[in-house]
Amino acid sequence: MTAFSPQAKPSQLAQLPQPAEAGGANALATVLAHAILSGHWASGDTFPRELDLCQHFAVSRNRIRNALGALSASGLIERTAGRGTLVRDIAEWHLLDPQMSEWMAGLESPHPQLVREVFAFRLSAEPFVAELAALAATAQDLARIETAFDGMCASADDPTRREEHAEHDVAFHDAIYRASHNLVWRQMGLLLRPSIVALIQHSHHQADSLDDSLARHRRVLEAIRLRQPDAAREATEQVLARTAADLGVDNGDRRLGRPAAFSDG
Amino acid sequence: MTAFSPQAKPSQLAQLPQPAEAGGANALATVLAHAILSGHWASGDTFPRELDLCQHFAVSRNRIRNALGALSASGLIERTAGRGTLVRDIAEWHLLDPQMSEWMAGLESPHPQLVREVFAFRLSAEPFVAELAALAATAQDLARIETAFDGMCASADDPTRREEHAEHDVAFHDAIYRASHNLVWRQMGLLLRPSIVALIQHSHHQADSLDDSLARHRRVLEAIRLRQPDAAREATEQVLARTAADLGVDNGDRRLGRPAAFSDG
DNA sequence: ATTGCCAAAAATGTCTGACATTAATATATT
DNA sequence: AATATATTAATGTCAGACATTTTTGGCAAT
Repeated sequence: MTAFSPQAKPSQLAQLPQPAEAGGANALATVLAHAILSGHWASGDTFPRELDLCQHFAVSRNRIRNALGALSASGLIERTAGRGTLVRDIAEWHLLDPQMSEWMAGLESPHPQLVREVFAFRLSAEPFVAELAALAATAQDLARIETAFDGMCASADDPTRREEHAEHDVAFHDAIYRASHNLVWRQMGLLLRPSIVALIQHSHHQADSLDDSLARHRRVLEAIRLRQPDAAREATEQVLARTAADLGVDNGDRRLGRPAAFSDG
Repeated sequence: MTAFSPQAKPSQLAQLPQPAEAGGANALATVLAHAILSGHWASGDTFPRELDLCQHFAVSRNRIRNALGALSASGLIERTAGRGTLVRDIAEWHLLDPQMSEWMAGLESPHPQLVREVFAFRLSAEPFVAELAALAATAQDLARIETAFDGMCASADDPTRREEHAEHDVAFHDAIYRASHNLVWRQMGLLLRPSIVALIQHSHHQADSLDDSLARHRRVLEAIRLRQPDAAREATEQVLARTAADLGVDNGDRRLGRPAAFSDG
């Protein structure tokens, strides 16, 4: 597990794709983050040196350092002068950093453990958040939830509008986190984008499955409108149960199944 | 609320203290973050320009840009070429970023709304996490919790060891988040450091108060050991109720009191 | 042979100065 | 007066040198 290959294999660097032309805010960081999130480096491996990255991407050291700084801020890597750059263990990653959510959502084949962990979290937390929302939602919150729901309905029939449907789905759940009227819970709403996107990519919705999903979402909306916390919790559990089924996650226990063993310092 | 003073007043810059000599990883960023967290700038205000900061701190533009990059990554500011640097609204801050927790914990007089929000979150979430811990805790987790508890007991009598006591207190609750065996919940354990530190600084523990607090913590520990989720939840509610009392937060509702109005786009 | 010290190498961190790019503003032109 | 254009002011990027830290290797002393 320790330094059998102290230097990163150059092949790993060569495999990195060039960032897209019109890549967002920091396309370089996105490419590097995706590589780490996909598991191209094991925890403890040394990351390529700045100068090698400069050469590979044909950019200045400055931009490389910016990108590496972003990775470092999200806990993906650890840099120390003189030693180099190490890839950190998944347990050290800042999963709650919005930047991380963005990177995860843009990933074609997300880290399987990560999807499980995030979904396990939703499974345990979101029914509770729905309770809070039912207690605290204002008319404005309700309007937001309803708008998202209408969007889901409108884009449900057309199979070519799956991405749009996913966006409304994210907006629906995010609006619920937001309706909890607590800044911390609200931040957590950003977490669910990756898990919903993964759902869309993996499961091919059948028509009846979609109808059922919409019906369950509607029940959540109604419960929150009527200020019925218990009903909101139960309805949310139903929504997540269907999502779990679609994702192929076995929902053993009522909420958080006994966790699979994972690296634990 | 808009650009009445489009340029930041120079006085605000002049008030910034010089970073400590042996300041941690990025002392500059810490100074600037503390200034924002303390509310020296309203949301939407323009932050000092890079060159002014260079002059004030007598460092190169490079380091200033590094510090500003850190603030930007945490959502405290927003930078756009040509326009300048704007201070973002508190609702945009990445409260779950570990970096933010560190900054908040180091703050002498933390943002009052922030303390309330974080504590409201704990009040709603932590009993639930204790349930999860009771279901999933391993022997190792239990050892960690117990070690922290012993440390709290050992440093309870001596009023000169308040900081040490606070550290064990943080470790106790963090160990519980960790025992949930979910990476997301575990990350959230980092959130409580600021709220506990604030508690230590504000409330002057009396002896009987401390004994009572320890007894409540012990009940949590025992419930988790015996795998009694309901008891763990109740015991944690008791711990937090005492903390709420010590902090002077009114714990109106059972968990999340109806929130005070706050800026909500 | 093991230990201790010292010098070289290798990596990241910092400084400096110039230029590029973007956004707002002022100025000219129709 | 409205539009187009130049100016300005800010952040973003490049390039090269130097500083600092960590590791590594060699050499000497025990």
